[in-house]
Amino acid sequence: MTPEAPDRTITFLLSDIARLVRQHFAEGLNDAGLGLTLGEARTLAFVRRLPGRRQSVIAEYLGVEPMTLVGFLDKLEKAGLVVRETDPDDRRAKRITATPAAAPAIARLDALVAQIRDTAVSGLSESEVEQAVRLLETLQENLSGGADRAPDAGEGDA
Amino acid sequence: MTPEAPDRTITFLLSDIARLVRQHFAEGLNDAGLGLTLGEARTLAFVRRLPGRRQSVIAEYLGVEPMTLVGFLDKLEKAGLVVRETDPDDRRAKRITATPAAAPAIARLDALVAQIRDTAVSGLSESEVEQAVRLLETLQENLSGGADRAPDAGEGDA
DNA sequence: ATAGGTAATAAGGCCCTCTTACTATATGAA
DNA sequence: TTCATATAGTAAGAGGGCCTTATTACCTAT
Repeated sequence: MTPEAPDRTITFLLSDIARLVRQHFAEGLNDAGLGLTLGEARTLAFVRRLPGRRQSVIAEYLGVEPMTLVGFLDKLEKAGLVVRETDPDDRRAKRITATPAAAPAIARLDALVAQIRDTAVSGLSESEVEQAVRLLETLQENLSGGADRAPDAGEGDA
Repeated sequence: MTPEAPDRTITFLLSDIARLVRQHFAEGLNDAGLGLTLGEARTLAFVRRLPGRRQSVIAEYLGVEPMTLVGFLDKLEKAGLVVRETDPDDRRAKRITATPAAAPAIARLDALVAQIRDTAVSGLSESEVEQAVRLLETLQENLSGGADRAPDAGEGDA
């Protein structure tokens, strides 16, 4: 469509795509009537998979500051989708769990995530998709490692 | 082997990476003392490549609403990096050009973009990088193509 | 108990992006 | 010419994602 194609560097490409993903997400979450935002959805997705984690752990995993997570959890908790429970071993800490009431939301969320993925990778073969995921994981590791945070080891690639 | 690895779907992966890119960018732009944000940088990069375009064209290319672009251009213009010139053929329209004064900023910007890319793709071979770009372009097209927004076919609750 | 660290949080701020008006200007009738 | 309508850019306002800097509770070791 564009006879002229400025700057298709991977750098800008990535932020372009991100904007698109966010747009699809916002729209989908809206349609689904979940009342969730992307950040909240990501949080819920994590909690569902790894229940009972501390906020600091979740924040680190999500790659955001603890304070950023607080807002997401406030919203999720208010919506009755997760609970914060004081860790008996450390009263400062709270362990986060998804409530049973979150199940439908999670299901819709999964569907939405899958739908967006399907849209994104349409036309690609299974193996291409896998390769894409692998590449993206590499990019992610490269960008997160070294500078900001380096959560768990992963593997030693430098 | 990471016993715990929540949701590595391509969907979340993309937004993860986006955040990382933005962080690197913000940091780099800061270090460079450019006083530019990512959005402004993307705008400048476009203008440099395709000078004299109308705002509507730039906005469409960047995938943002015209109003979003206005803010970026305001900032760039105030910084003396671009100028808005009324199109003699259509006094409503304005054509955007980078000023000579923008050259150093652009050079630094290029360097930063390249640096982020190098960080992101470190450990990948040339061909892998090329493939990554191709894959990302496909994702981008899939996500933007068909509908910049939702098709909303028939629904129209508006 | 006391200093120092840590988990979550309150407050405040920047950036990205959109929607909804509104102002000029352009264009095609009437 | 004059009017209706469409288009280019913009002002105003809002929601979301993130962050930094304190604060408050609580843990730990001295």
